[in-house]
Amino acid sequence: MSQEYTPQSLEIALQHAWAETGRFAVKRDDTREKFYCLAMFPYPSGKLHMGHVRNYTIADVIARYQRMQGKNVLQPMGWDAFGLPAENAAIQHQVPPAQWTHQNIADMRTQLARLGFAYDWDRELATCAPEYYRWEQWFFTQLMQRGLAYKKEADVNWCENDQTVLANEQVVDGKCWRCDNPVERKAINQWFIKITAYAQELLDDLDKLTEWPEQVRTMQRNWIGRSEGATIRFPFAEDHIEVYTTRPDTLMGATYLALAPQHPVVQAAAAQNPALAKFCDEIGAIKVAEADMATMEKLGMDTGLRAAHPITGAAMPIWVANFVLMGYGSGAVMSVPAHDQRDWEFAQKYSLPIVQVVADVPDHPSDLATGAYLERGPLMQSGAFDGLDFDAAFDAIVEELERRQLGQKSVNFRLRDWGVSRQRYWGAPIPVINCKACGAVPVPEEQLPVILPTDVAFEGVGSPIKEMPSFFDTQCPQCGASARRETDTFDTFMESSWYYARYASVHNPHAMLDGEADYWLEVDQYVGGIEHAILHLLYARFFHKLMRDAGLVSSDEPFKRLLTQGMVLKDGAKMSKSRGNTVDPQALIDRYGADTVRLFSMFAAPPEQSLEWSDSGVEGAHRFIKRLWRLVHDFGSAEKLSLPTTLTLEQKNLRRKTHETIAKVSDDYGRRQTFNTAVAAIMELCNELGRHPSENSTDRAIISEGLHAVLQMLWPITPHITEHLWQQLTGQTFVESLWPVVDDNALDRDELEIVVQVNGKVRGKVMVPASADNAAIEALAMEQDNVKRFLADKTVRKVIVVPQKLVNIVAQ
RNA sequence: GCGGAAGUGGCGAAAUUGGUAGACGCGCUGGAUUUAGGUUCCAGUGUCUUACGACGUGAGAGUUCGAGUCUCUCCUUCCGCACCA
Repeated sequence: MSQEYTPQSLEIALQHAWAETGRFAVKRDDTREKFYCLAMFPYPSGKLHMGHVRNYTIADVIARYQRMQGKNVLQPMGWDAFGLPAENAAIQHQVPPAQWTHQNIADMRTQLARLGFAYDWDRELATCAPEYYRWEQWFFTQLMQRGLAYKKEADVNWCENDQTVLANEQVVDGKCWRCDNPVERKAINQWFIKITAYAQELLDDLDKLTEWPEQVRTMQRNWIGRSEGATIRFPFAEDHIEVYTTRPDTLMGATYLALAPQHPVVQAAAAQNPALAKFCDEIGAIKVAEADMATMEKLGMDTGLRAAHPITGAAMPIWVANFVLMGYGSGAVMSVPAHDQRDWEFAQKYSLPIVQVVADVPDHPSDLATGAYLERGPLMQSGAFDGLDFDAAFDAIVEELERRQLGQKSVNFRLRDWGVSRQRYWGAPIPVINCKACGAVPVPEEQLPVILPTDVAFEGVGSPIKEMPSFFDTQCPQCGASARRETDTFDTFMESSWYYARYASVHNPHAMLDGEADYWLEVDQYVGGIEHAILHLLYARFFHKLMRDAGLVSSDEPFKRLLTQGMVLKDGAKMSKSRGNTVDPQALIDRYGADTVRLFSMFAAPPEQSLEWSDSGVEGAHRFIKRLWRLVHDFGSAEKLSLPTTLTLEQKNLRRKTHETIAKVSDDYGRRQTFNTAVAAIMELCNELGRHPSENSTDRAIISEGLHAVLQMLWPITPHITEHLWQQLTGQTFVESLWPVVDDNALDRDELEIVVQVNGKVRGKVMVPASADNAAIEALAMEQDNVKRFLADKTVRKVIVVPQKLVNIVAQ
């Protein structure tokens, strides 16, 4: 028997054994409950960092814990393999993106394997593989046919010098990252998916996600941004200008209209008015950080045009204003300066009339000299609507507008349709053929996948497939005329929006998903960073509903329970290459072994909180593991577990500790997901097991019981050493589907320690028989010397007894 | 500006339902083992106080027999959104 703890050889041997026996490969099994545990798959940057280690350890602990509950647990792993870094690397190192990516995947797979995660590697997928993205392309053509994908012009960042589109992160201080040329906005045709058609359902279903952090749900709610109001049409020339407002009750106080510079009415006017055109260009060109936009000075210009008030018919000046957003509502607002702060500032600046139409409410006087009056109150100066309160005024005015066919109630969302076109190379080609006669035609199923050429010369300026006739020259599938293939690729969020489902049917070459997906979904536990709270998690929820409506899955939501893990910090700042405060997990594994690294990352902080890196903390985790090693080795092998009916007090206490710990750790793993406190409790138990004398067979039986439980409870966190020690202790191979069971009899106590307080301050402790009633406990408490001392010159007014816990004597 | 979360020893943290604040670990102090360093083991470790004891969970109030926990006001930090009509 080896006495030396050598994590390297021990761990690698076990990992090989797991791989060879396919220990963690799973298939459908209707006799057991299924559990699908998933961590957000990584971008294959080439090197594992501590954030990955933490993320994947948390998920692995949950997966292994569920295996010990006897469930059929799926835990897959894959690669979010498309994206910009591969293009950057291609330029820097003169290596094609595909090659660079595949090398990184190979490297990271090795690193993950060395951490001993219980993955079903048979289901590994990479999103850059044609077998994967062909289904994404196929699904997109389905969306086109269902009218859920459409094309429209949208702005991109354009570098005139490089003649290329830039991703947001390639724009540095408004300039191109490569040539420092100022970046322009340029409108080009791009593909959109109608997420807005699902806005209401995406909002409503957040209420079903009771096992998601409230913070994430709130963020999504705000992002979707539902508001209720009215659409109002202001007659203008032969037509109308449409506005959206949440305050139709203030309609009679509207004194002018404000339009976005991109609004068609403004654009038409600017064509005839050079001064207006110049002004629009100026305010359109200012591109500042969005945070500064809110505080930016309000600028505007009178277009000279006039619309009519929908009720009074009064002439309404039409202004162009820099704070009106073309992308929200209709790009035009009715301005009510008395009751909207922005309109008030604008009216002040340009001397536009301010008309109060909401009367003051008690305790909230208006002061239109200093700002707008935002309260909801009874109307004034509103003709027939005077005196109506907010709700009545809202309804009456909307009704009047409906009668005149100039408006109606409406709901607006902040959420916009999802632009999925990227003018980049390293992504899934958008499966569309543009024909002069037939327009945008989806690539027929039998021609899929549209394969991204990977043997490309990459010069870094623009996407190589845009210069590759062999890729884009093709025939129209409808009319057969020569046509041009779309050369844009999909946003990489497309791939990550459905990968969780594909793991279930990963080997099926004939369908995107099959019955296996419905067996495994929904994901029971999803683990990932909070930085994905909005985009990835919202897109995946949306995609799931799209797949449901295509009959591919039957559930409404993809992720049942969500755990968002905190960042890994060092010296109080997030670990990052640019800060130079990273810690290389591989170096730690080489020095201490994977179990130590896993144990530290679970012990140092609860999973949702940020984790402060500590070298000495890692040492501490390693010390504990070595102590455990010695504890088991010093004990030797287990005797038969037969306990006599009577135990000494110490023996009873130790047994109770074992079973209390099992109960606590079960709760910590399963319900609370506070793995740090689970580890603390196991450490306490180990301390007591180590202190307990082992003088006779009863002692040994009790210690043995405790050691068995410790190894089983630690297995999810430190699977290697525990499997190894289990063999030492029992002579058997580790049985993973047996979580230790609490013996309620072991929890019984003959005596309880009760805290005695006088006026809320602890003055003593008293041992009482477990059967003692409140009166008996009170009497025992009163007899305490220290209690007597504090009651000497006082009269007892009241005694409060909290069963099992404390007595508080209130005295004066 | 709006929304959310958090503030506890020298440090990471614990206290789950309003009931002994500081479990567990790190660090530190003293001791044992060791030629020495390291390792390992034992004891101690919130502050003040000789002691009895008093004080102590960002600040201040409140509710309660009893508050880290509940309520109100304020301060600080972090996160998200940001002219959304």
